Amino acid sequence: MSDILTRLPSVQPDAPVQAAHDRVYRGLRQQIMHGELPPGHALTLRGIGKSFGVSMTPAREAVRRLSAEGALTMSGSGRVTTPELSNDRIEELAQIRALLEPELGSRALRRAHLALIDRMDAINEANARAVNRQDPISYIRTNLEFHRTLYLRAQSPAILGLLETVWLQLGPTMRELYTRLRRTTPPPHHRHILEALRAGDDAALRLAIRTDVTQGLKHLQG
Amino acid sequence: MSDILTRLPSVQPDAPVQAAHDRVYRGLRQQIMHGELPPGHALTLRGIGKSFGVSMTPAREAVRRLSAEGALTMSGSGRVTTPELSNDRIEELAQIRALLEPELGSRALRRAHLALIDRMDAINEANARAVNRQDPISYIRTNLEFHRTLYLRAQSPAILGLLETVWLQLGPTMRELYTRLRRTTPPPHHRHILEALRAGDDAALRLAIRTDVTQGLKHLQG
DNA sequence: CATGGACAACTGTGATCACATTTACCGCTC
DNA sequence: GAGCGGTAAATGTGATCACAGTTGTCCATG
Repeated sequence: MSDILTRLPSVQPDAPVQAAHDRVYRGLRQQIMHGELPPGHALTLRGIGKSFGVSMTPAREAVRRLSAEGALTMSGSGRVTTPELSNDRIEELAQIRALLEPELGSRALRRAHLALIDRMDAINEANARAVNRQDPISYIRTNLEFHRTLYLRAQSPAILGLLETVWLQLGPTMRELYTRLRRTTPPPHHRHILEALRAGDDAALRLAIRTDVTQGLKHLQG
Repeated sequence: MSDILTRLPSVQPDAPVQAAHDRVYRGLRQQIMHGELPPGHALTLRGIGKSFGVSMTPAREAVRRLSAEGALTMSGSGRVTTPELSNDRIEELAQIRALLEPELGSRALRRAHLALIDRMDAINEANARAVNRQDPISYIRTNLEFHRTLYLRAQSPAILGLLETVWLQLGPTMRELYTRLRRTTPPPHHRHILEALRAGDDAALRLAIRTDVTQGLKHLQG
């Protein structure tokens, strides 16, 4: 069972023996997904190894795994950087989110209960505070947590896993966006999502999620 | 034997020397996606290395990359096998295909021309011959090639890349299916796809693709 | 014949090293 | 000051090795 969970690092009930390459993988993955690294940021195997206290070998495996997921880009000579996405690619990734996330939301709706909605509400408030604080990293983290909290209820690990690789690819770009244009208002459609959840309205939920996703990423293009 | 070949990579100036780990990755990936390996098939790093004429290091990187894409499963002790999918996971992967593939088809439709449709027709006939020959591997290969030929025209590498990881995960399972129940008729909806393409009918194309995908995978559950 | 345990072979992990290539830096020339 | 060349540092790659954990086998015991 833990073999499947390795693809969903957000869920780890048991922590038997964290292999070195797995520690490195998780650490880098979080940095990238939460937007702690700008696009085009260069990484080196020896540097990664040093910062995690391991040799090149586990660093290489973590990098290989992350680049397989699109979280890192490898140049022809093997140099590794965070991805700099073209407009076309951003549009594609937004389209994937727009296809997968309403489906996950719909699946979660049938299993959603009040405690879940309350938890999402709390995360959403933390998200609003991050906006006021002008803190891009906290903003991205709480925003993703808001969505993931809902989608976990869908009990669809394969779809969620695929979606998380999309989030990964967008991490550095989202950081750039949210540091460039300093937002002053929290994402407006989160409220619609919560309302649709409370009302148990499937169609409204799908629309709210889709709008939230596409609206948030529309500003990325330029 | 291979020592001499690997020691003279610069003799071929035009051909970019593909790294050893990449050769291994491509080789294994094709075996898995085309259904040459049954579900649960065990692989070892030393065995992979030996069969590709390299050491454990490139084999490990290729395996790491493939398991990151879901093409291989790693047990807690690091043992690596081809995945044995549960019914729930098959249903999820089918759903992902049903969401992504009609979108790719629709995007390709605007760019499709007659030569493309003729090529797909030829591939489809090869597919029918594979059915008559009772050749599961050729069947899977031509079936994927039929779809990929269309989707390549969508000019959407991110979506297609994600879709290919889904195909990868289904490879061994599809092999099992098509060897168990020996089909005698080619996939009926390929004809509908071709007709919709010729007519330029977007809605019909989306429906035909979605039906083809879900029909093909419906038999997998059991 | 079934069961259990000890031993040997096997397997993944991570460190280290040599090597080829790429990148960066510094000084020189025009 | 800008462009350029050459050397040194940095970097990825792949092989090899020691080690620990796992798996499989085979024989003794009941």
